[in-house]
Amino acid sequence: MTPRTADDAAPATEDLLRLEHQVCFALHSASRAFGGVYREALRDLDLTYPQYLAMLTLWEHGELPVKRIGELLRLDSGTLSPLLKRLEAAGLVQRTRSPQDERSVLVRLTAAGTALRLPAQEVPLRIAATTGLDPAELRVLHGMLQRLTDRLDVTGSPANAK
Amino acid sequence: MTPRTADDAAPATEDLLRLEHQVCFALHSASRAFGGVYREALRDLDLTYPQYLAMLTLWEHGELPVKRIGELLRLDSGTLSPLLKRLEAAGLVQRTRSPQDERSVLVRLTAAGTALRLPAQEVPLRIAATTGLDPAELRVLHGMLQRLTDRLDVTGSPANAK
DNA sequence: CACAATTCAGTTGTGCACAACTAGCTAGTA
DNA sequence: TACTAGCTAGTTGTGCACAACTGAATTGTG
Repeated sequence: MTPRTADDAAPATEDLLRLEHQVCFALHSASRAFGGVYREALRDLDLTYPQYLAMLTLWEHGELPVKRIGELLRLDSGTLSPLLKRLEAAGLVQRTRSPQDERSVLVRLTAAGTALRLPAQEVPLRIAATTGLDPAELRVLHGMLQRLTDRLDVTGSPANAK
Repeated sequence: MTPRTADDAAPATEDLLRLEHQVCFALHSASRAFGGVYREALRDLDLTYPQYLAMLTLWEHGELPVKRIGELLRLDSGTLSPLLKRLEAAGLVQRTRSPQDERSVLVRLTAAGTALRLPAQEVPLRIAATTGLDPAELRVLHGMLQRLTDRLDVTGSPANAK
């Protein structure tokens, strides 16, 4: 390691390694920074960003089993169970065991949860207002991140050999 | 919502809003996916990714006050204090109050902490091996994320008016 | 000098993320 | 039928992130 030779190829490798670590750090930072912006925008709704994501999936799909929400958000029950219990405690959702399959718990919106959709539509407007990002660049970024994530959690968890 | 009018401008706005939220989610997912890859790569070193970041700053800069580490990693004392205490408990760093300014706590590497740098140099190699990402794309991604973060935490926390 | 404002690290409380595990249910099989 | 294997949600424990606060040390100002 630390090849101080007169060669040129080796330092290029070192730069690549530094770059990987910088990208991961940048990702980490950007994610937290975005979290801060959403925290602000969601304050009135009394939702955290992950709770908002769960509400979005329910607003879009209607009643869903916990399993499916987990697939859509890439979260496991260890994260979702308490999160959904908090949403239930806030009166936004209702959880009932499925009659067809008692293992499954169906989550559906209450009236209050459904009603929250209207004020929630202001959230992306606020985000757009405080960030003012370039749509074209966002599109590129989105594509890169999706490809990155796909590659990372395929290679990262080889237990998915089915 | 869902403007089914024959107009074109309104749907474009709606697409932008959807895009913002998708980018944020993609960021969130990518960050967690990268976290999983690092978790694997750091298992042998008994470090979490944030602990690894703290060690990187110390390997690079030597002795640092907690304040400076927080600036470099964009973390506050509420996160850093327990993290550094865990690194101290693991015997990797030593914390001492600065004689010049008793408010400040200086963090420096122990022999074990310094020695860990050698095996840690394998970490980026492993990351590179499991991800196999395109350097050019990484460079673009890095630039976009940095600009994004800069814009987000300027606008997100206006308390930095100095 | 005195005293008010600021700085720095730490603590507390809440919530997310994830690993490891438990408990109940379902389905497939001997 | 009984038994096993796998699925689903939930629980426990650890660690990060952040807001709000505390307490000690320092700095600035009258």
